[in-house]
Amino acid sequence: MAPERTKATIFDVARRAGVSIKTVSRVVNNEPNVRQKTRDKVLRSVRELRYLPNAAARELGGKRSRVVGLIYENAQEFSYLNDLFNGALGICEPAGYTLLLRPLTLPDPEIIEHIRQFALNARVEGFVLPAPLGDLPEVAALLREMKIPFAAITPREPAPDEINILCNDEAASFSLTELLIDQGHRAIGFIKGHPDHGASAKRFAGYRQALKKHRLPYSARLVRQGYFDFDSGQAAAARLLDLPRAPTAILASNDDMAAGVIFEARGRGLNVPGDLSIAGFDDTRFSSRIWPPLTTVRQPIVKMAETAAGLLIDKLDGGDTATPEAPFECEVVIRESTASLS
Amino acid sequence: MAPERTKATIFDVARRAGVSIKTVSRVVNNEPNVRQKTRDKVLRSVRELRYLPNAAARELGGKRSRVVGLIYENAQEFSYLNDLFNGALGICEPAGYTLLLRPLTLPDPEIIEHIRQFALNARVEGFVLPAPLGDLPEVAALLREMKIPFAAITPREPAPDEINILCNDEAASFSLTELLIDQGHRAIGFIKGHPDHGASAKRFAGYRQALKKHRLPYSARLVRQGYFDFDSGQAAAARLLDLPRAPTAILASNDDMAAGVIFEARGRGLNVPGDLSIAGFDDTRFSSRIWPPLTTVRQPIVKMAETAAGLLIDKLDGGDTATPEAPFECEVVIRESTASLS
DNA sequence: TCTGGCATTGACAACGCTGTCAGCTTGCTG
DNA sequence: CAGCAAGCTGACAGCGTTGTCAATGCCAGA
Repeated sequence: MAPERTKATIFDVARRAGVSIKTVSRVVNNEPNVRQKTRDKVLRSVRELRYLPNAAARELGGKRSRVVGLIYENAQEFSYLNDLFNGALGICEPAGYTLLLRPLTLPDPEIIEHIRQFALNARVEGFVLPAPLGDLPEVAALLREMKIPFAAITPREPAPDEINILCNDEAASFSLTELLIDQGHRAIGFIKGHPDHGASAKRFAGYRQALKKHRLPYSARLVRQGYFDFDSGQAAAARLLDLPRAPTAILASNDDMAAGVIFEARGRGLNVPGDLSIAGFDDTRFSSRIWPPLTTVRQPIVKMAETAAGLLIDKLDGGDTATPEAPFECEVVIRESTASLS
Repeated sequence: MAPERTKATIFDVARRAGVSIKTVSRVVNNEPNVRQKTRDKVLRSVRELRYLPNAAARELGGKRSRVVGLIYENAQEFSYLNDLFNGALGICEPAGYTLLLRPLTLPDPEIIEHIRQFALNARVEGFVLPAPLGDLPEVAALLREMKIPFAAITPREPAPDEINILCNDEAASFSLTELLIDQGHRAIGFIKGHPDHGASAKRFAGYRQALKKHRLPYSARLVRQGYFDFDSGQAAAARLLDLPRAPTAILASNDDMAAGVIFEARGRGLNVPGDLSIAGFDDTRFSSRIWPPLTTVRQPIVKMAETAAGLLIDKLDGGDTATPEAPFECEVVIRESTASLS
C-alpha cells in the first residue's frame, strides 16, 4: 500500500472505529476505563491508518513535551558519550520520548543560564546528567528550582529524591591494584583523576585499600594529580619515572592518562610491560588499539545510561518513586600493558 | 528580577505593546510589512516579558517543526561525529532549529523504514547526511519522495538539486604521497578505504597521481583493500609486510587502519618510522596520542558541518537556491610516524 | 479634494490533541 | 425491581501559534 498522502489524525481513527476522539486518545495513551473490545477496535483502526499522534498537538493540548535532555561536558571521552547516548536513546525512542543533546564547555561561568535556556527552549521535561555535571551544586539547585527531575550518572554523592546511577569504581580499582600486586609489583604509581569527578576519589580509595590489605606501605611520592587528559597523564608519568626508585607499575585513573603514560615511557625507551606495567580505566575505544593494548576497567555505560533514562521516564510518566538501584559492576579487562615483574 | 511564574504568551506581548497578536507574530518571525516604529514597540515588549514563542503551538499552527535531523553510521569515528554534531549544532541552535541525532547500523536492510519512521516521528524538515549515507541511492530516493531536502557531506557524487559539501581528498592524498616520495620512499604501500565511501576512490586516485607525476611505477601488489577499521588495516599491513620486497612506507586511507598498521609493525618488532613510515587520514583524536604520533590529513569537519547546516536552514527558510560551494581544503599534518629513508 | 493602490494592521478560524465534566451503562445490593 | 456506585464514553473547551482575508491608513497622482 502506498503511503497516505495526508497524515491521518485522531478524527480519522475515531470515525473509522466508530468512537469519539477522546476514546482514541485514551487508547493511544494507555489510559484505563476503556472496554477491551473498544480498545481492540481502536487499535485496529490505528494500525490500518498508520496513525501517528501529532507531537505538537499533544504537547499543546496536554502540556507534556516528552523531551529528555542529555547535557554533557564537551571534553568527555567520545566513546563514553557515544555509549551514553546510544544507551539513553535506545530507551527514549521506543518510549515515545525525544532525546536532545547539549554539550557544555566547562568550566562555564554562565552554565546556569545556558542550561536554563536549553530547558526552556527545548521544553525539556527531565535531564540525564553524566559526571561531572551531576556534581555541580548550582546545576542541581537550578533543576530543583525549575522542578525538572534528573538522573545523575556516577555523581560523587547521590542527590536525595533524585535518580542516581552508581557503579563500584572503588571495588574495580581495588581489583586492578590487587592484580598488579599479585604480579609482584611493590612500587605502584597512581595518577589521580580530575578532582571535580566523583569517580576520582573512589578510584584512589580502591588503590589505597588494596595496598593496605596486602600490607604494602602507602607512599605519597608515588601519587600524582592528573586531570583525565592525555597531557596530564604524560606529565605525571614523567615525574614518577624521574623518581630515584621509580615505580615498576603505574595505575592511571583513566585511559587517556594511561595513554599519556605509555607515550612517555616509549619516549624514554622503556619497554611496556617489560620495564613498566601500565593500567587505566574506562576501556575507551583506543585502549585496545594502542601498543601495547591496555589493561583497564570497563564500566557498563550503555546499561547505566539505559537505566538512567528508564527510571527518568518512569518518573516523568508519573510512575512510582524511583527505586534505589544497586551499583553497577565494573569489569577488569586484562590486556598486554601489564605483566609479572620478572 | 525573579523568573516569571507563568511563561508569557503572544497575547501578553501584544497587550503590552498595544497591538494585535498577529503583529507580534509578524515581528517575531521577521516578516515584512510592519512599520519600524511598531516593530520596535513589539521588540521592547518581547524583551521585557522574556517572551519565548511556544514551539508546539508554532508547529501546530504553522506546519513548520524547525527540526533538522542528522543521521549517521554508528560505526563512524567518534571524533568525526563529535565535530559533525558540534558544527551543525552551533548553527542550528542560534537559528532556532532543533538538531536531532539518529544513529544507524549499516548495512541495514530496513534502513528506508528506519529513516522514514524517524522523519515522521520527529517531524524532520531537513537532513544532514554525512558519508557514507549520502551515497546510498535508496536513501536519497526516499528523501526526495518525502520531499525532505538534505545536505550531503562528502558524497561520492554530488546529488543534483541538493546541497553538497565537498572536500578535496584527492589533492590531500596527492600531497601526502608526494611527501613520502620526497622522503626517498619508492615502494609505498596503499590500503584502500571502504568501497562504499566516496572518499575511498578519491584518496586512491590521489596516490596514483602522485606516483605518476614522479614517474614511479604503480604496482597492484602494493595495494590492499581495507574497510576503514583497525582490523582490516592490520590484516592488510600483514600481507604487505610479508611481501618479498616489502614497502618502506604505508599509506592507509584512514587513521583507524593506520593504527592497525602500527600495531602490526610493532608486533613484528619493526621500528616506526625507522623501518617503516606510516601515514593515515582524518586526524582522529588518537592519531596524536599513539606512539609514534601519526602523520595524517585533517578535514575541516566542523566548518563543513556548519556550512551544511547553514545552507540547509537557508533552504528550509525559503531562501534562495543553494550556492554551489567550493570544495573545502584538507591539511596535511606531519608528525613522527613518517621519516626520510635512511 | 478625491481616488486607486499599496503598506500596514487586526479579527478569527484553523491546527490536532488532552482535560474536564456530564451522561449513559453496567452490575450489584437491598 | 429500584437505587446506587463504578465503569465507560463522548461533547466541548481550551492550548498558543500561524494563515487567510478583510479593514484601515496613507500617499501620490488626477
